[in-house]
Amino acid sequence: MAYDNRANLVIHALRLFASRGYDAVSVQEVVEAAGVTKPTLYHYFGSKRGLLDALLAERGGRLVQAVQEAASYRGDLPLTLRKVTIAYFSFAREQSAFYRLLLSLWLAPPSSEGHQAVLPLLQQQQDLLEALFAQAAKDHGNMKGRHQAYAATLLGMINTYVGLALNEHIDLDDALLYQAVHQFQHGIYS
Amino acid sequence: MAYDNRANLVIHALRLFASRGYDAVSVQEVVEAAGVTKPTLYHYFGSKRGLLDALLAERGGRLVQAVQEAASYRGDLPLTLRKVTIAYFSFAREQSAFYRLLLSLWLAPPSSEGHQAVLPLLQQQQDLLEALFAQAAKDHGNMKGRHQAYAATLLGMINTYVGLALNEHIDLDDALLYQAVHQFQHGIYS
DNA sequence: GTAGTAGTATACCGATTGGTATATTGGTTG
DNA sequence: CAACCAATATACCAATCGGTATACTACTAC
Repeated sequence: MAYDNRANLVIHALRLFASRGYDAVSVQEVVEAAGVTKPTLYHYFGSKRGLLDALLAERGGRLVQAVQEAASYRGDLPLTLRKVTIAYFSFAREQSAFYRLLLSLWLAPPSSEGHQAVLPLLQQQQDLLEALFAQAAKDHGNMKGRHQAYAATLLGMINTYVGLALNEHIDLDDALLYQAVHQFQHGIYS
Repeated sequence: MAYDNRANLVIHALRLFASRGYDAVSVQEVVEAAGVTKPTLYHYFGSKRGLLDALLAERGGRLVQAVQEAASYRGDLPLTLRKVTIAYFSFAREQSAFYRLLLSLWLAPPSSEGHQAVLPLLQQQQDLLEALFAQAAKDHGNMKGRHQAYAATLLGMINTYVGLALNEHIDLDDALLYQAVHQFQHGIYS
């Protein structure tokens, strides 16, 4: 298959959604960018929303996998937090357009279609991080019963830094990585 | 004036934009919610974008004013940071719908209409906070030349916590306020 | 009183929206 | 070869989009 129309649609949809927003991009634009016609898109995805869902599931799956690998707790929480943050930062660097889309959907109005679509992906990340903190709480008694807040806060902090980096306010370098993890732990242990 | 159609339009536009997103809400919906017809809206605001601009200028002006009052530096940086953060938190609590809209536009794709519209308001906040850190740098030599990054990071941290609070992951209480300011300073001074 | 103006409604505009009915193609399977 | 099916295009749909031309009303200024 020299041309994979389905994959092409996803690629161009991602580019367009990330640069102008899901609502502002029309189905027509997507199919024109991908060099196909509408019935092709509706054959694969069923609807505009279906296209977004498929996009988030495919690309988001890679993110979840990377986080899952990084988040396996083996008794060293600072190390694990560093690995998780590294996973996010490097994913955001490699898939900056996708991460931009994720951020825009993350803070989109809760009853917007875009936010609804991203909810499952958010929940997966939240679950992974909650499990990490629940495990770690066995070794750090004072963390008990705060998994949810810790997970949300860590994800929030990471997303903030990635957002700032995407808008070129800061650089996702090692110094920032150190500062971020350090800062987060400082909030936890105290 | 028993009925102020202009003010009513702003109120209902804010509610709708904040709950479903600027792009997803039609002009027709706004005028129906406000109980008027389209020419009335176009009389006051000229365009859908003009309505958003006016909304952001009016409500955003109050935020900027509150931040400006809180951000006057008089030699005590921790105190000023606490006051600024308090200003944001209480504004977000009082105007939660508006702040929700702000956040969605903040991380919206850079070339989306919504993000363009919110840029001036973001710049005003950035300028205020940069000025604060520039002043403070006179007393804290090691802060020199990082105003921009400090301002962006502080705003990012505040917005993260407000975002988490709006999605009911955490509470914008005094404990969080203390932790947030403490955490941010820990990142600065080290 | 009359001229002007801000505010508002009715009725309309062309363009675009997300989505589809129908037909054709080309490969796979029996 | 025949039947089937996934994949694709042409051409179309009603509905909605942001925006406006026109006219009427009510108030203000002179």
